[in-house]
Amino acid sequence: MTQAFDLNMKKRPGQGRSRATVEAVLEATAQLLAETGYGALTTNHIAERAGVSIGSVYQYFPGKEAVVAQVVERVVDDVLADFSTGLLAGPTDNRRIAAVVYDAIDRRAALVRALTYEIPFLRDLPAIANLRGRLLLLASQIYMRTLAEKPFTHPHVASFILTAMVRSAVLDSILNPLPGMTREQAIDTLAEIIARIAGPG
Amino acid sequence: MTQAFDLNMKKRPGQGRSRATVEAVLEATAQLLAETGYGALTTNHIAERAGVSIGSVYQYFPGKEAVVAQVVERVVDDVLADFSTGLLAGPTDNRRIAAVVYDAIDRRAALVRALTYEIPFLRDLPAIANLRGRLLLLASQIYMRTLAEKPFTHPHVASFILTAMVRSAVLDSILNPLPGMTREQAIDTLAEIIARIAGPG
DNA sequence: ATTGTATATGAGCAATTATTCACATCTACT
DNA sequence: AGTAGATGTGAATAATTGCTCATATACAAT
Repeated sequence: MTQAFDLNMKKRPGQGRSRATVEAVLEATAQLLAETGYGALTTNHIAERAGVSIGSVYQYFPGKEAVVAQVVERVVDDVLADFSTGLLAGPTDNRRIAAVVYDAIDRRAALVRALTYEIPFLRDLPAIANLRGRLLLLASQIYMRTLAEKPFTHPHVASFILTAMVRSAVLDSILNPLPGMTREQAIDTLAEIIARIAGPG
Repeated sequence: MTQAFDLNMKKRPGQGRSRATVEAVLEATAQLLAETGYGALTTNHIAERAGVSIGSVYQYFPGKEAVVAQVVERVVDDVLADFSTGLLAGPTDNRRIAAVVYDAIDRRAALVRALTYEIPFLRDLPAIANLRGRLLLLASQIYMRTLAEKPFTHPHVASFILTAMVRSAVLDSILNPLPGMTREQAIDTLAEIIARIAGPG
C-alpha cells in the first residue's frame, strides 16, 4: 500500500506565463479540496477553476495525485511558518502554544480536513513525514527541561505520543467540535492539559 | 456537505438465503476495505468477493455508501463490545484502560484505518455520533471522581478533548507508529499520560 | 520578418464504475 | 405437480474521468 505515483513535476516552469499557470492550478486545487473534498476533485474541474486548459495541467503535473501532493507540501510549509512566527511572537507558555497550534489549523480548517481525512496516500508523502518530524523536534525542544524533571519511562515514545495527542486533539476539536465549544474554552483546556502532563510554564 | 445518500436497506432480508447474502456482502466489503482501501472499493468487486451477483447487492442496499455505512455500524458495535468486556474483566486502572483501547483498535487496524482516513461521509454517520457519545460517557464515568478532585476550568470541554486525545493518540500510535515502538511501550506511556492528567488509579 | 521554442488548447479516446432490468432459479405451500 | 412469491443473475447502459495529442498561439532571438 505504498504510494505508486510519480509525484514530480514534469517540467520546471520556465519563467513567464508558466509560473502563473502552475500557480493557478495549485490555488484552484486547494480551493476545490476545501469546498468539495478529494472525492469530487477531478482534473477537469481543476483546469476549469484555474481558468486553464486541461492540457496545461498535464504539461506540468504527471497526474492528479501530483497536484495534490504539491498542495500538501504548501500547506505543510504554511502551517510550520505559522508555528514559527507564532511562537517567536512572545513567551512560549502553555497557553500560547495551544493558541498557536489551534489557530494555525483553524485558519485553514476546511482544507486541512480534506487533506487529513480523505487522501489515501497522505502518509506516504515526504511532506507529511517532514511535518511530523518537525513537530516532534519542536515539542522536544520546548518541553525538554520540564519533562526531564518529571521523566516518562520511555521518553522518546512519550514525546511521540504527546505530539500525536496534541496534533490530533486540536484537529478533532476544530473539525468535529463539541457543540457550543468556543475557541477560548478549547485553548484554555488544551493549556491546562499540557500543564498537567509537562508541568506549568 | 451533509451526507445525501439513502443509507437504509431496501429490503429486510426475509429468512433464508437472503440473510447469508447480506452477510457475505458485508464481510466482503470489510475485507476489501482492509485490504485495498475505500478508493479501490467498487460494487462489482464486492459482489465478486462475496460470491454473489452484482444484482443481489442492489437488492438489499441502495448503493455502495449504504454497504459501507452498515460495515461502519458493525465495527462500532464490535469495538464498543470489546471495551465493555475488556473493562469488566478486572479493575479499571489506567493501564488496563490504555490496553483495552489499544487492543480494540489494533485488532482491526487495517479496517479502522480505511474507515477513519478514507471515508468522506464518515462523520455524518449516526454510528459515529453514537460511538463518540458512548466514549464520552464512558470516560466521564471512569474519571468522575478523580477529575472532581482536580477540576478543569471547563469540565465538559475537558472531557470532550481528553476523549478525543486518547482516541486519536491510540489510533495514530497504531496506524502511524514510531518505528521500533512496541505495544508495551505504547500502553505504558498512555497509562502514564492518563495518570498525569486524571490522577493515579 | 522569420524561425525556433515554449506554452496553451480542448475534442476525443479508453477505461472504469454505479446501476438497472429482463430473465432464471429456488423455496414454500397447496 | 403446480403455482406464486422470493431471491439470484449478469450482460448492457449511461455517465464519469484521467489523460493524450494534433494543432494553435505567444514569445524570444536573430
